[in-house]
Amino acid sequence: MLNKPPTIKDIAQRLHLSISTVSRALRNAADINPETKKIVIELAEQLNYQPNRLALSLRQKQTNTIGVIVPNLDYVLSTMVKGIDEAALEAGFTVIVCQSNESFGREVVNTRRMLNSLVDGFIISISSETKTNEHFKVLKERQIPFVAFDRIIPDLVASSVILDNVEGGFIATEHLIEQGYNKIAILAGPKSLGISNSRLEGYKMALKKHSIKFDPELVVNCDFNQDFAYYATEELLNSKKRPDAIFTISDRMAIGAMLAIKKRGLKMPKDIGLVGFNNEPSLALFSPSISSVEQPSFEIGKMAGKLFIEQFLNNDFSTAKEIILKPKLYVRESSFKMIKNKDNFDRN
Amino acid sequence: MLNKPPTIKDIAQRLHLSISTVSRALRNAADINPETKKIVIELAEQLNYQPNRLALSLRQKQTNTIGVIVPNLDYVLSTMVKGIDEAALEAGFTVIVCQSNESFGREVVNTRRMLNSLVDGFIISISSETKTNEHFKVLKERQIPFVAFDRIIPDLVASSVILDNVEGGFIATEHLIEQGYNKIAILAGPKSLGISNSRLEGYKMALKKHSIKFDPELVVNCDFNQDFAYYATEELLNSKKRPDAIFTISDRMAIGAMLAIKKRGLKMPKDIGLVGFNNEPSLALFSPSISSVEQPSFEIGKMAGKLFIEQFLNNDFSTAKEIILKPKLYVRESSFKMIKNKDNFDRN
DNA sequence: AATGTTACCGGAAACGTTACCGGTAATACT
DNA sequence: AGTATTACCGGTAACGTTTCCGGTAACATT
Repeated sequence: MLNKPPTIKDIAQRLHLSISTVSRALRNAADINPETKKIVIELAEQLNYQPNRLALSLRQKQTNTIGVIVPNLDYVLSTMVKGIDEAALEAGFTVIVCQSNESFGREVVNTRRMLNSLVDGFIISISSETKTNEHFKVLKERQIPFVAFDRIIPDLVASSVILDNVEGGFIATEHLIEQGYNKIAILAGPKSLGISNSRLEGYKMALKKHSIKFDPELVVNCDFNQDFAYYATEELLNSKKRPDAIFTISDRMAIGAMLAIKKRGLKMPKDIGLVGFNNEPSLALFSPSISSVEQPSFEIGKMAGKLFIEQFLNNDFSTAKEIILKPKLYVRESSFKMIKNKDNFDRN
Repeated sequence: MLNKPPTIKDIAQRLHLSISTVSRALRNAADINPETKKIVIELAEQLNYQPNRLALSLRQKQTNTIGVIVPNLDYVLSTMVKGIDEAALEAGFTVIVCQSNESFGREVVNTRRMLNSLVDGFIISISSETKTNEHFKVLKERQIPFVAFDRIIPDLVASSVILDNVEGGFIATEHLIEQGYNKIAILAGPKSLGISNSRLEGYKMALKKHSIKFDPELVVNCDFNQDFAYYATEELLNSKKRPDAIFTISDRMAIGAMLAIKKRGLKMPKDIGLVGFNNEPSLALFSPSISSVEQPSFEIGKMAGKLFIEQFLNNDFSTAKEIILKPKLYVRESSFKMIKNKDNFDRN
């Protein structure tokens, strides 16, 4: 028995009513006899009627769906997506998630695909390959609401929710300086990414504030990748300018660095300091436990969701609101030589 | 300038052709003059025409979209989703992901919502709260293809791709036995979940094979949760029947157990052995590094995707194929006292 | 009694697309 | 010359829904 899902038409036929009457009865519209309304609703429930969302969306040109495009689903991003989810749920939206897998091509394809009437708008964190913004300009032209989060879109004015990455780079670096380190290397991400540059900028600011000369040789641009970080660290440790501390702009990279440091037989924090970024839960459990800059991932996601919905409901696609949230440093064994600011110390 | 996306109609008007001709030209259909085809395609490209997927799906009652419902997006599941993604991409399908957040209610809502013509079928891993299968029976009745993966649906015959969880429990336990442990506790997950019971069963089998009496007091059913595991372990260590090894059916739980063990001042593997499940990357980096059972997550996802597509294309909703993949044990310091089977030892 | 008001309902268009059917002209075959 | 065949195209229904417009009773008002 092949049970085709019942339509409004089926209900109409069985009750000898017109389609439009049934339609009116089903949403709480005016112009309907309470009694007919009642029997329609009864039959609908009995048949387990569910409106066809395709037809609905096609008709009213709204899908009540937000397309979320992320480069991957690592710890930070999946937490952010949870935040988006929550905001969407509260507003009656559905979220559909696509991973670009850090590939520019798939990002473009996903955007285009969803754009073809599957979603009302987008919440996006771009891939690390993405250097142009052509595929997003279309959104602006067509007045489709979208919000950038986590990583913002280069050279495009758009609403966004991000971490204060400069601050993040700053507090990590300043912490290392205050702990007595002064040859601090930074494993920055790919040069094309804004977050890399912002964190690097914060790093520079901290150096400047403490009158430490910036040395380009202590900056390594490499992929967000544990292995890359491992080799980069090995190279740093072998170089003449051997750093006495390393700040990595992701935890994965911090782990790579840690492995290289351990292999080299160096001790943290005595011989070398280490601070990561993102504060993934496992960092606290390594030995030594690794300091890291935490971003309020869930909140960032939730804010992005709320911002999107606000923009959508107000039909306001022009003003670009930018929300910047603050990071928080968790100091742990890998960088803790002396108490200067014990409030930050993570006792867990 | 509000640029409404161009439709097939716009193209038809501008070229003084009929809608149907344009439609034929745009898909590679027969019955079309190559020249008209050419000019249509040219204009379409110029206008950046993209077919409206809503209308398309509504018409041909196909969405070319797979709905994936997962309880969360932790390491294992997000890897599995990547696998599904890949299989889908190869077959020209789009994947949309919804998290149920381990909530039965949201699982039901998500299923229903997507069912209303948004997807052609489902690939599902159920939430830990899910005890009934009513919301999935509908799928069977309506002949909607779906594949269960990771965690299967209770009391419902359906195609599925899962790990051999019995084997997983078995190899972990047997390994501990071979290492000389004989009072082995198991932190099993919630009783309602099949994977918990299967792994427990494997645990029992290993005990039986090695003539160790099964002791129900060494079985703790608790949530998939680091904190729960922490307290459960504390309790175990305080009890009279103090175990000399613990097998946890997830890595998160293993971490909780590790913390409790460390706090107690016990040393692994000397005083107590520990084996987790899932082989999350960070486990190798703890000290001691933690042994764990790995599941081929990506492959499980990819197989699930392929199975779905096969089922879909063959219109074969009746036969339920079951694919079971094998786990692999990674032995690390937390459980390695002597060399018995050094092939498994993870040198990383 | 004629008119106005109200309450309720049905018809039909519209959303964008495909699928089927039929038609016309040109060409090929007897 | 007459008939088949082919190549190409347009019209229209259909998918399931909402929405606008108009219509018809019943009732109230003048």
